[in-house]
Amino acid sequence: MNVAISSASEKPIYQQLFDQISAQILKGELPSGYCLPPIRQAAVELQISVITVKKAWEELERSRLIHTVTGKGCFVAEFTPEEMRRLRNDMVLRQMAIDVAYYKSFGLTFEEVVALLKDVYE
Amino acid sequence: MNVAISSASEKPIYQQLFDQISAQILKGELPSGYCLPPIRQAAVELQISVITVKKAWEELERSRLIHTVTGKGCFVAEFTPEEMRRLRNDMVLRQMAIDVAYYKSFGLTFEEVVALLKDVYE
Amino acid sequence: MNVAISSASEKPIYQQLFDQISAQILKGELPSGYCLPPIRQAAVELQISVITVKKAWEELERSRLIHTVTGKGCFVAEFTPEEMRRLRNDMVLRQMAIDVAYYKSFGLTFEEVVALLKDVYE
Amino acid sequence: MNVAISSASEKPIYQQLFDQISAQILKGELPSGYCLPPIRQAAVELQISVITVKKAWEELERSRLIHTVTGKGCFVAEFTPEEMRRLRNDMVLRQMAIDVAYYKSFGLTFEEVVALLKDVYE
DNA sequence: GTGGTCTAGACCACT
DNA sequence: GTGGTCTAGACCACA
Repeated sequence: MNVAISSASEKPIYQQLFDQISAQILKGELPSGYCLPPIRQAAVELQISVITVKKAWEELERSRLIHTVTGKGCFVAEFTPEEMRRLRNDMVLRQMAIDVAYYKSFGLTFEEVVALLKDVYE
Repeated sequence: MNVAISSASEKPIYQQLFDQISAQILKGELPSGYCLPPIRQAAVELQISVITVKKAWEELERSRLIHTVTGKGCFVAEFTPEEMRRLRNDMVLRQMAIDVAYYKSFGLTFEEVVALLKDVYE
Repeated sequence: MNVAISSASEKPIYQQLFDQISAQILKGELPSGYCLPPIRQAAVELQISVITVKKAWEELERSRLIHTVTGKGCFVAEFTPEEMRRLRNDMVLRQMAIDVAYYKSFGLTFEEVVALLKDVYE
Repeated sequence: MNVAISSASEKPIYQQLFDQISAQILKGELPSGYCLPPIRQAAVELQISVITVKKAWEELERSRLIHTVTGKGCFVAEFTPEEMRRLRNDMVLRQMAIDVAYYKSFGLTFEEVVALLKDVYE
C-alpha cells in the first residue's frame, strides 16, 4: 500500500484511494492477481475509516479493475497489455475531455495549452 | 448572460457560474466596466435561486474579477491586457497542476499526454 | 470641495462624505460661517446622487457641525476653539474605543499597539 | 465557544463571529488542531442560524485559520508561533491602516493619538 | 454524525 | 431600483 491520503484535499478520501490504486494497476505496478490488503488492515494503515476503504474497493470492482473473492480477498484483475493500455487511455481521456473543455473556455489554443503544459511538466 | 447551467453536473451550480463568467472576463468577452445583470434578474434567467447567483458573484469579487457597488450593481474590474493574461494563466495553471499530477500518476510522459490531448482537442 | 470618494470602498458614500467634511471642519480647514456648496452642485462635482449628498449634509446637521438656512444654503456652525477641540476629541474617541477593543481582542498590550502604530504612522 | 454576539451591533453577526474566533486563534486561546463545535451546535448555542455560522467558518477557512474536513469537522490550522505572530500582526495592521487614516484626517499627530489612546486603554 | 448545496422568502441599507 | 444579511428548512455526499 503505497498510498498518500490528504484530508486537506477537496477530493473525497475514497476517491483519492480509488485514483491512486487504479493508476498503480493500470501502470502495471500492481500486477494481475495481486492481492490487495484486507480493508480493515488498509484502514488502520491509512488511518481512515473501514467504510471509506470499502467504498474505494467497490469502485475499483465496478470499474472491473479488481475482483473480490469472498473469504479470500480482493485481487487485481487479469489484463492483456493491450487491454491495460486501452483501459488506461479510456480513464485518462475521460478526465482529459473535462480538462480540455476548461482550457478552451479561456480561449486557449492547442499550442498555448501545450506550451503551458510543458512548464507544468518541468 | 451567455451561460449554460447543468443541474445534472456534479459541479455545484455556483461554481459553474463562476467558471463561465470568469472565463468570459479573462477571455475579454466581458470588457472592463461591464455591468453584470442584477442577481435577481440573473436568477430568473437561469432559473436558479438568487442566493446561488450571489455566491458565484461573491467568488468573482474575491478573485478581484468584479467589484460590487451596493445600490448600483456589479462591474467587471479594470485590467491591463497584461494583467488579464497573467490572471488567466494563473487560473489555468492552478488547474493544470492538478491535471498533470493525474496524468503523471498513470506513468504518462509529456509526449504521450500531448498526443492524447491533440485527439481530444480535435 | 476637496473630497475624494471611492465607490470601491466598503464604506457607504454618504459616510465617506460625512467623515471628510466633518474632519475638515474640526481641523479648522472649513471656518465657521463657511457656506457649503449646494447639494446639486456637490452631486455633480463628485459624480454621485443628490440623495447621497443630502444624506451626508443631514448627518452633519444632526451632529451640529453645520446648520441649514432654507433658501440660502448650509453653513459651518460657530465654535470656540475650545468647543472645536472637544468635538474633535469626542468624535475621535468614539471611534478609538472600537479600535482599542479590536486590538485588545488579539491580546495586544498598549505598548505593542503603540509600536505597531508608529510604523503605520511612518 | 466563548463568544458574545450582539444583534444590535451594526456589524454583521457572521463578522462578529469571525472577528472573535480569529482573535482567539491568533491569541493562542484555541490551539492548533482544536476542533470547533459543529455548525449546527454552534447555531443553537448562539441562537443564530446555521447559515450565519457557516458563513463565519467559511471566512475563517478562507483566511487559512481553520480547515474543514467534510464529515469530520472544522479544525484550527497548524501554525508555528512565528507564523501566528505574523498573521496576527497582518490582521491588526490591515485594520490599523484604516484607523490611522481616520485619525490623521482630523490633523492629529502621532503623539496626540498615543495620548488619547492611553486614556482609552485605561 | 459531519459539512455542502440549494431553496424561498423576508427585511434592511444604499443609490 | 440595487446588493447585504438573516432566516428556516430540505436534500445530498462523506466518514
